[in-house]
This record gives sequence, C-alpha cells and structure tokens, in this order.
Amino acid sequence: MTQYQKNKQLTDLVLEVFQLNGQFLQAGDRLTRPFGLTSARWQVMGAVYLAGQPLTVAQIGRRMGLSRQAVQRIANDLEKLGFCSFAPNPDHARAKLVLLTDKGQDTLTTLNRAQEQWVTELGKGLDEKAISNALTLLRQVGHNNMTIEKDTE
Amino acid sequence: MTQYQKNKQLTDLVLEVFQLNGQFLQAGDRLTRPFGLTSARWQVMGAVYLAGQPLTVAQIGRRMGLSRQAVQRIANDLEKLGFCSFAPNPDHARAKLVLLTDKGQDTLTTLNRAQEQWVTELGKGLDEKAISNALTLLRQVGHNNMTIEKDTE
DNA sequence: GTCGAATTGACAATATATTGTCAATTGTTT
DNA sequence: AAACAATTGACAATATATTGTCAATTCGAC
Repeated sequence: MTQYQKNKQLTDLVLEVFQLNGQFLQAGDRLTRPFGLTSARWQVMGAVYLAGQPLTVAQIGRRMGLSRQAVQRIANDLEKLGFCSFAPNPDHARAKLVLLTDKGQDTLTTLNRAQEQWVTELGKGLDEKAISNALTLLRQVGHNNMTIEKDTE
Repeated sequence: MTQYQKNKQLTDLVLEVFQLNGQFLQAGDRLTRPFGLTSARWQVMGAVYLAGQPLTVAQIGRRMGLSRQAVQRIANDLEKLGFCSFAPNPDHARAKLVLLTDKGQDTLTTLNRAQEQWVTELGKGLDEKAISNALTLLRQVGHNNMTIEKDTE
C-alpha cells in the first residue's frame, strides 16, 4: 500500500469521525429530549457523575474540553431545572461545587439505561474484537494528533 | 466477551469520536488560519471542490449536514474574502451557484498539501490495514445508527 | 396548463458559543 | 508575611448557530 493510499484511508477516517460526531450528538439529543435535557447538558451532568464527587465549573470544563463560560451557563440552566445544585467549596471561596440533585441522579440512571439500549442497537452485527481494535486505533490517532499539536504550538 | 463488555467498548468508542472531532477541528483551524479561513469555511469550500462543479447553498448544506442558513452565512463571508463567487443558475432563478475563484482554488490546493502533510504525521506508526479496518467499522456504526434513527422517527 | 406541495434565499428572533476583561481568591516564591 | 502569578466566577461584547416565517420559484400530479 502506498503512502498516498494510507493517507487517503486516514483522511476518510477523519471525515467519518466528523459524520459520526454529528450523528451521535443527534442521537444524544433524541435520548435526552424527554427529560428536558440536551447532549451538552448530559455531558456536564455526566462529568460530575463519572467523577463520583462534586466538581467545580472549571474542573468540568477542563475534563470535557469545554470553556468555563460554556459550562457555567449550562450548569446555571441545570440548576434552574433542578438537575444539579451548587454547594460551598471548603477549599475555594468562589469556586462553588456542582453536584447532582436526586432528580439529576435519577434522570442520569434512566438515561444510562436508555444509552445502554441505544448502544446495543448500535453494535448489532458488529464484531467485538473489531470494535476494540478500532477503539485502539482511534486512541493512537488521538495520541499522535496531540503530539503534533504540541510540537506546533 | 459479554454483552456488557461489548457495549462498554462501543460506548468508549463513541466518547473517543467526540474527543477526536474536537481535536480535528482544532487542527483544521490551525491549518487554515494563515489563509484567513476556518474549519467551517474550509468545509464549505471543500464541498464545492469535491463536487467538481458549482453547487447551490442548499446543496452544500445537504451534502455536509449543515443548515442552509449556516452555509449561506459562510458563503457570503467567503465571497467577501474573495474565495468564492456567486453565478446565476440556469436551472433556478433564485438559487445562485457557489463557485471557487482562482484565489479559492489556489488556497484549496495549498491547503490540501498542508492537510496531506498533517495526515502523514497523524498516521506515523499506524498500520495501514488497521486504519482501513477501523474505517470500515466506523462506517458500519454510522450505518447502524442511521437505521436506528430512521426507525425512531 | 393548473393546482398544490416542496425548495429556495432572505430576513428576523432567539439560542448558544467564543473571547476578553475584571476583581476576588488561591497558590507559590521569597 | 509580602509580593507575584495563576485560577476562578461574573459580566460584557461579539460571533456563530438554530429555528421559524415569508414570498418567489420550481417540481410533480392530474
């Protein structure tokens, strides 16, 4: 296989990632709509859920690759809707902690079940080994890209 | 491998796609910045380039999964900057055709070279077959997802 | 050809994202 | 502890995206 063909495959993979990103976001919006959520709101709630402990807005932003301001706005929305609340942070007077309310926890649990169902459908007819191989490759690509960006800056 | 583990792998793959999408967009912005472009503008120009013929704004939107309005705004910007121009459409009185100017063509050619260089770096140390296997799997995932969305609507 | 449905660009209104600035706070260095 | 740099939330300004509406136009059914 020539370098040209390899590059072509990888370029097509990049384009496919763009496509899938859009599709997944759409699926996320569909799954969350019944709860008054969106993919973006789900992402913020998920960050707190995955951390297993309250996080500050800035921490969520760093973990998810979002700006502080974007997370702040979403967190404020989520508080208004009752999915999360702010608690004083003993380690930082200004940086309040975002934590999930019971309603937020319950919604996330329900959403996780819906997501599990969705991903099961998504995997129909696909070989498990092929999935893990693809995941490994994507992670390698991500790692290479980070190296490139680091060198470039 | 249990169904649970397969789902976990696929969920991680979805999350990795989100990560990569952000990284690729960032790389695209970096590559295009010297020309006064962005990833979004590049995408619109690329659609016309790939088609090999002038396209209407609505056609570009459909092909790229963007709204008409978003493409229209970007196309207007590109015209102001001299990268593309509008031509009368013999088949449709209102829907003008977007075509690349010489400047647009030249810039795209240069960008393609830069992209080729970037993707070569991105592929360093990766096996060609692994890339094409991953691409195949991602396309299958995309196809499955389209089926799900279609059933759901 | 005529009618109705679908497409299109323009425009407006709203929502969301990005970027920069500021003062309060925290962490680090000395 | 004093000085300085980095982080943080709040706010503002701008940029971009989304959604809905409208009239002009095109297309299809008949």
